[in-house]
Amino acid sequence: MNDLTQDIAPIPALTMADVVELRLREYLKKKSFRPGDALPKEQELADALGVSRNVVREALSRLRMLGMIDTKKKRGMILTQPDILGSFERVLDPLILGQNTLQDIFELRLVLEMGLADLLYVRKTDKDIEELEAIVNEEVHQIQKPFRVEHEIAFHGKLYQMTGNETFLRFQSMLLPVFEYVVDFEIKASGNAKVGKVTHRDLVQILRTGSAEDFRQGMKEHLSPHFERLAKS
Amino acid sequence: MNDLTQDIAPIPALTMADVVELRLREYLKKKSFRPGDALPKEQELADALGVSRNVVREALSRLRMLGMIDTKKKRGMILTQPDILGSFERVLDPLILGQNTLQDIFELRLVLEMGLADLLYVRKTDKDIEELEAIVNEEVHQIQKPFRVEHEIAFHGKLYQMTGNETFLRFQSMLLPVFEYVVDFEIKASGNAKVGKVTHRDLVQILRTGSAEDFRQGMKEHLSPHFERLAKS
DNA sequence: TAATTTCTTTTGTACTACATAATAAAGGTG
DNA sequence: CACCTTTATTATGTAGTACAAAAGAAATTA
Repeated sequence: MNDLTQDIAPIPALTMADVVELRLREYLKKKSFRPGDALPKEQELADALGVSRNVVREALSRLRMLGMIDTKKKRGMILTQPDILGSFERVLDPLILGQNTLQDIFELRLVLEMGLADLLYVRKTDKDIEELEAIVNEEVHQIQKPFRVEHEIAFHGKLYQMTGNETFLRFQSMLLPVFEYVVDFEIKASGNAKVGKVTHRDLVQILRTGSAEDFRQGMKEHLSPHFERLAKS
Repeated sequence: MNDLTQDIAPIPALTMADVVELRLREYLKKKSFRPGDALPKEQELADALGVSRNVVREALSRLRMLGMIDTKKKRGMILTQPDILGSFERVLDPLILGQNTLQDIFELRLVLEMGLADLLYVRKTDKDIEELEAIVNEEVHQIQKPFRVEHEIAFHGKLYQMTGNETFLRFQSMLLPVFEYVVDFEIKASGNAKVGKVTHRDLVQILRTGSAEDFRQGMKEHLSPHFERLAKS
């Protein structure tokens, strides 16, 4: 038996809440609503759409979760600037994601690490480098697993923070658990946890005296075990 | 008058739907639910939580939007693998995002482009390069704005597709509108649309004969106007 | 005029009722 | 006995009503 889902379009099976959510989005777009603007009240929306207030509320609940609207008791609802990563965060759980997706995210973080250099060199300050060095000095005597991971997070997190890009920083911190999960998985499979020849300390030294290109080469070497695994598969 | 919101925590003002959503998440985690597992029925959840079915449905509606659960008429609800980018897509609208966030996303895409090379060189095939060349040949005679953008999307989109990373491809395609928006904005401000010296055709040539490092240098040059703007700000 | 109290309005929550679809069970037919 | 058809059964989807609560708006009073 062939897999029909490949050929035949999956049944939409849209509920009213789905439709209303879509319609509301269209409405907001069409009317060029901007953050701060007030929306019609729930009952008006329900009447206009010809559905129960219940359904409208389910749709609004979704938009509220995304941070797109904010509602106050009497004033009604106003559009707000959504938190673009908030919803992402809710869903990024290694335990419920499929192996393919986990691998994709793993690779995505590798790409981020490799692409980081140029932005980093535009924004980094001496103060940043000092703080980074402090982090490196902390990790010297810690080699056990939980501490190692903690410092890994501290070090790379600091790098992202140095780019001055708040979204970027948050994004990578959300990717990290998945990254660690995949790494753990691969370590269990292959037996040992290899580490690149370039250490965190080396990277700091490059940041001080080297170019963005040098830094990227160093990072590539630092991450080389991961890239080698990619090449093999 | 000082900005109090900096110092004083914003009022939570959680609704029951917010709380139920949280509790459901905790419940799923604690019970180690995996995709495919069936959830209790709405009424049972409502009774257990001591709220109305209405509230439970609002929370479930959110999870359903995120693709975390799927519900069928009699069978009940089952956990599913969420579409991690689906919710992201809903929120990524240049018109409702703040200037800071737009800039952050712009930079994020620059980082992706610069980090792309290594993954690309692991996965690229001759067939891919031929297809990429076909795209480049298409664009030769088109210089007007809408066509230029279209080819820009086609070319860079193909690069991401060549990485074999589906999530990565979708992700960048979602970032693109924001990227274009910011670029347009900056062009209007600075007057003219500069382009790097390295063209798409050059990049294809590098893909054929050069190293990942060569490709990255080419990409840096290709994107150089953007990086120069970053440096100036 | 300013402070206080009383509407008024809109969201938040609860409850009931019924339609609908999909499964399970029962029943009939060869 | 197996297979098909029909009939419950059950959980979700939708509608509608009712009321509490919060927060402005309006009215009242000092």
